[in-house]
Amino acid sequence: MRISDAELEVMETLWSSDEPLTATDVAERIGADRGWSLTTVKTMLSRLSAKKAITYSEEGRRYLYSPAIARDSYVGRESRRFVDQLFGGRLSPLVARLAEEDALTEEDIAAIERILKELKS
Amino acid sequence: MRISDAELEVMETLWSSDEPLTATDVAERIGADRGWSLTTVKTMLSRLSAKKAITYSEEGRRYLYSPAIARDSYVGRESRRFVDQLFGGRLSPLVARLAEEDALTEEDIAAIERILKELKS
DNA sequence: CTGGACTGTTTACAATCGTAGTCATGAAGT
DNA sequence: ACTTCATGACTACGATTGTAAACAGTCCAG
Repeated sequence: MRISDAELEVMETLWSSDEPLTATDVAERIGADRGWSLTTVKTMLSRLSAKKAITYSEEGRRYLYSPAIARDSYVGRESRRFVDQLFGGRLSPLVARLAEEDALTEEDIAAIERILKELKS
Repeated sequence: MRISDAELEVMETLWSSDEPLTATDVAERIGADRGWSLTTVKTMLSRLSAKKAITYSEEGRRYLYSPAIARDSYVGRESRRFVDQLFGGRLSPLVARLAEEDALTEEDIAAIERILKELKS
């Protein structure tokens, strides 16, 4: 279902690795900046597992975790939910809002235009 | 700080009214579709009040609630947070994702292009 | 004046979240 | 064989969330 902020951090770690990771692996990659204890990471992995967001295969003593859902599809769902919730399903008001706050860089704008151009063909 | 989903519902009601509303007013406008009891609405109003997201003026017995933050600024903050969290602060990947899911209508696309064109001038 | 009707306040309670300690168990070194 | 270390499982605990009942004070209708 819903993945919490802290859980998302773990998901990102798993998504960014092409190989399954052990709890310790994840902790090493995250713990650095987040300052989480190994146990905290394990809790996240358990909860994500319970939510079917990740799977694991047992390798002897330990588990090798990997994402059960693709980042793209998760991000797609959340994006849809976000624009539905705050912008009535339309993306343009979001663009307008960010534009007004100067949150768009030149490259970003150019990239968006390319995507839209592509779309219309 | 953070406004929860249920609380947001109440905020939307207040934002959409040009006049301050009483708890009962809000309940009437929301209760319909959400099926909330009056007490639930009151709880939301209290919590939002504690979070300084709304204010009230006492009108005799009851309170007249109004938003303490503008929708635009709230939506701006959340949007920034969202693209930061899932797209590294760039909007184009979000556009790409929604485009891939056919979540963009013709008008929406046209509107976005207008906004971007405006931006470059 | 007395009993509703209304209003905000307090309390409740299960679920989720962030963060982490403890425990049991098995592996591995000595 | 015994100690040590690593690992998943269980437990903890305060904060937030969703949802709401109970309560206390006040105002209006008899």
